[in-house]
Amino acid sequence: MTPEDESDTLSLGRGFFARSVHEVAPDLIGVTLLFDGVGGPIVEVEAYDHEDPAAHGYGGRTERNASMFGPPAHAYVYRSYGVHWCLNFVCEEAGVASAVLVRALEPRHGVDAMRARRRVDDLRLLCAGPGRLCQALGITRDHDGLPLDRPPVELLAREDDVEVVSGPRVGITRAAERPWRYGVAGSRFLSRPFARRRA
DNA sequence: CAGTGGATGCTCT
DNA sequence: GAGCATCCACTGT
Repeated sequence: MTPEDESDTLSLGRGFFARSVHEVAPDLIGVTLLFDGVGGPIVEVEAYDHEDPAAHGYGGRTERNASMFGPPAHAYVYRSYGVHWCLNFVCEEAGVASAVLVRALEPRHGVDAMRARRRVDDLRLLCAGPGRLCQALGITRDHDGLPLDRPPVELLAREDDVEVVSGPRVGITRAAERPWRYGVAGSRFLSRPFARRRA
């Protein structure tokens, strides 16, 4: 209903990430992530701040987590359980190790490429989980430290309002009670559902 | 469905 | 050597 006085696909600037992870994480829900044109709207993320015992940067800078200590608006990619890659967006400022883990998105662009990489047909399982998402988008260690405001990465501001819910993070043992997992309520493309409120 | 356990590579209380 | 910000296959109801 609005005139076309603004771009439909405003790209997020670096300033978007120069904020607290606790602001950035919910704001990322509904943002379209494309890697070489392949991706879709983000439906699930988790926040890890610099004082968080569950965060990789908590114990100080190491070779693996160096990107987390770098400037914001860059990728931090690490290997999980020796098998999978996981993608984070670095936030705040250089020297402060905080990041948002991208856990799931709705496959919408380049679905054929995703299916070929994953060797899975079910749309729901293509990007439902951090390891699956990276496999579908072709993200590996090679992309650790990559800037997020330039190709091959595209981040497009969300066009529609979404209902963002939060809950405990997945797969961690330390500080597991902190409700820093955010997602689209009721999305079919989550790695796992959010606990429903009591009826 | 739920629960369990293996694969696999890297980091470091 | 332990411990992972995971995924999948397999078991048993």
